This record gives sequence, structure tokens and C-alpha cells, in this order.
Amino acid sequence: MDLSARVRRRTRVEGTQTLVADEDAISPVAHLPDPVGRGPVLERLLDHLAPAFEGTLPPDVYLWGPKGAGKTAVVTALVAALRRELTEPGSVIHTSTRTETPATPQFVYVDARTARSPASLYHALLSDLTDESVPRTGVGTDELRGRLERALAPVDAEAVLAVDHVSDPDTPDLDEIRDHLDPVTDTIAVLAVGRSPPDSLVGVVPPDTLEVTAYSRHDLVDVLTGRAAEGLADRALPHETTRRIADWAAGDAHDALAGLVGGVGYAEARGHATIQDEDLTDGLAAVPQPCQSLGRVVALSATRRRVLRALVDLEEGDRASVASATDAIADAVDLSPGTIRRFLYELASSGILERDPATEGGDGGGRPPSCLEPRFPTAAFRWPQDRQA
DNA sequence: GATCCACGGGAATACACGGATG
DNA sequence: CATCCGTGTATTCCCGTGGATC
Repeated sequence: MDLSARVRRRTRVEGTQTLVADEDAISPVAHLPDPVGRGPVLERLLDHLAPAFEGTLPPDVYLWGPKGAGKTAVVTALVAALRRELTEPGSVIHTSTRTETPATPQFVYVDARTARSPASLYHALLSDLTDESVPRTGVGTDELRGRLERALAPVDAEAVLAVDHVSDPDTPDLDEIRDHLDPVTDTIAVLAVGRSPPDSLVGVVPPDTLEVTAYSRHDLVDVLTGRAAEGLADRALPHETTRRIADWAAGDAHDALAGLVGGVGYAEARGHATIQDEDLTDGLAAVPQPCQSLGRVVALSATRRRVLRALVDLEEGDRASVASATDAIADAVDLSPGTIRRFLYELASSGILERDPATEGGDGGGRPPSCLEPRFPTAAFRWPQDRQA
């Protein structure tokens, strides 16, 4: 538990029993510095990265497994730890004074969801590799590429780049990433993280692959217990409830936490001091099956999130067609109907929404409309926003 | 002035259906 | 009966424009 979480817990006003101690600690999009139950995966990754500790670049590797198996948790925790341990203070690359070169490669974590274009990938890399501030606009992609080459030009200035969420519906695949990195290909090793099995990857597959399997029921209970210990009031999550979530989630920690957060949201709204059966029932119901990860939604632009929020708040009747949803959302969001409609189709084609052929045929000819259904955890999406307000 | 990116808007295409045509 | 056609919607695709930033 980090210090601020400890402080928050201790400073809770005596007597006013609050259910939630630390919102982030139970969030499906946040990760703990020390992931639970993934020790063997960490060990295998460390084995693979061993050459880096001797100052040489390890081969590329592809870490893959199903959603909610803890891939991101493991990789973010690992990169953070390695940066802490291996990077001596002040050993980041100073592009002005290049005399001191780190003996071991730098470790960088990039989420492909937010680094889709070459420009944003270079931006993410440069921000972590150098101590300079990197402009987002106003300077061309070629210029950024040049800066990256210069940053990795000195002898022994190498980097291990962890790229998360490759080959998602709307993220670049590994080949594209490698293309973007072409100018510095010899000085960067890629640790790619994704869901697709290696044999279904397009293009060149890394020489090594590591598979992560879903959490066992036992480990998932531990994950939930650990999160609840940090994020919720004591005894707010009865053990029975924890087991119920774990059974329901079938090894998917994302869905489990999304369901938990949903349940917490309902419990809070109803003034319950603990999560009751009805709260959890409603919370789990707000996690569609199958479910897109909340991380994808959070990574969307603010305008798209606003459209999604308005959609989630609509009456069911208004979601019966893209046209009616567009009209209703246009009343709530300051965007043109054309843009809202385009967003809705876009979100549907990437799987965040689903378009169901409307139950009733369109009245009077024409192609029948389709009903829009969220495919992401709606309660977990809404809850932090409503809590702010 | 250059750059990246997201919004806006509209053209082009796909689809469903009923009715006409061979 | 199979196919084509016209009409009305739904859906996809594309590109110009402008804001924010350097």
C-alpha cells in the first residue's frame, strides 16, 4: 500500500463509515506496484530480460494471453521496478552532455492505445528516454524521429521498449510498430504485449513468446481480496461476496474488478456500509459478456467518452436506432449530429458498442436500423465520474 | 509558418424491401 | 420463378478545415 493510501485510510473521519477508502485501488484500469499471483510470469520475463542486466540487448519477445490475465499489471510493475533499480539517478540520456552512457538499457513502457501514430510513439519514447520536454505539435514527425535516433546514437545507449496492447482492434500491430522503429531498430528491443496467439500475428513474430494464462479461481480471490484491503473499508467486502465475484468472472481479473466497482457504486448510492447481494447482482449485470476492457474506453478521446457517457444515460428506447441515439445525444453533447453519428459507427466497428439488428422492422421500407448496446462495463465507467460530481 | 490531430460535412456505397419484368 | 429496379435508410469513406502548439 502506498503512503497516500495509508494516509487516506487513517484520516477517515471516525464514525462516518465510508465504504470506499481508495477509488484507484479497486479500479480495473489501475494496477498495483506488486501484482498478486503472477510471480511465475514475472520470473520468466526476468529470465528473458537477463541479458539486459549484463548490458546487452535481449531478443524481442511477445507476451500474450487473454484479457484480464494480468499482462499489463505484470509489465507495468516490472518496467517500473527495473527503471527504479537499474537506472541510477541522473543516468537518463542527456542529449546535450552525452559523456555518461548508462551501462544497461533503458526500460520504457508505452501503451499502443495512446501511441498509435509514429508521432505519438516517438513522443512517448523521447519523453521517457530523455530529460527534455518533447513537444506534441508544431514539430514534424521527421524531426522527432531524428531526435530519437540521436538519443539512441551513443554507444551502449539502448532501450527495451514494452509496447502494450498491440493488435487491438484500434491499435497498430507489431509489424507497424517495428516499422516505425526502423531507424533505431538495432538499439531497441521490443517486449510486445497482446492477446492474439503468436500464430495469428501478422508479419514477423518475435523469436520468443511467453504465454500468460487466465487467473485460477484461487488467485482471482487473492487479487480481489488484496484490492479490497487497499480500496475498501474493513469488512466491506464479505468473503462470500468475493467468492461469488471470482466464480462469475471465470479467471478474468478485469471483469471481476469491473463487477466489484459496479457493486460498490450501487452500494454507495444506496447508502450501504457493505456490498450486499443486490448491489453485486446489479454490479455484475453492468458488465456485459463478453466485455471490452474499460482501459480501451478510458483511452478514447474526451469527446468520444462524452458521447459514450450520454449514450449510457439514454433511455433504452433512444438506443433503438443509431439515428435516434444520435438525436438524443446531440441534446446532451456539444457536437454536431454528423460527428456523433460517425463516432457511434466508429465505436461499434471497434467493438466498444454493438449494433444489434433492431427487433422490429423499420416502419416503412428502407434498411432496418440497429440497436446500440454498450460492450464495456457501464457502471464502472460511470462511477468515478459521478463520484467527482 | 509548420505541425498534428480531431471535428464537420458530405459523397459514395450497402442493404432491405416491394413491385415490375423477363 | 428468378432477376432487376426504384426507393428509402443505414453505413462507410474521405478530405477540408481549424484549434492548439511550437
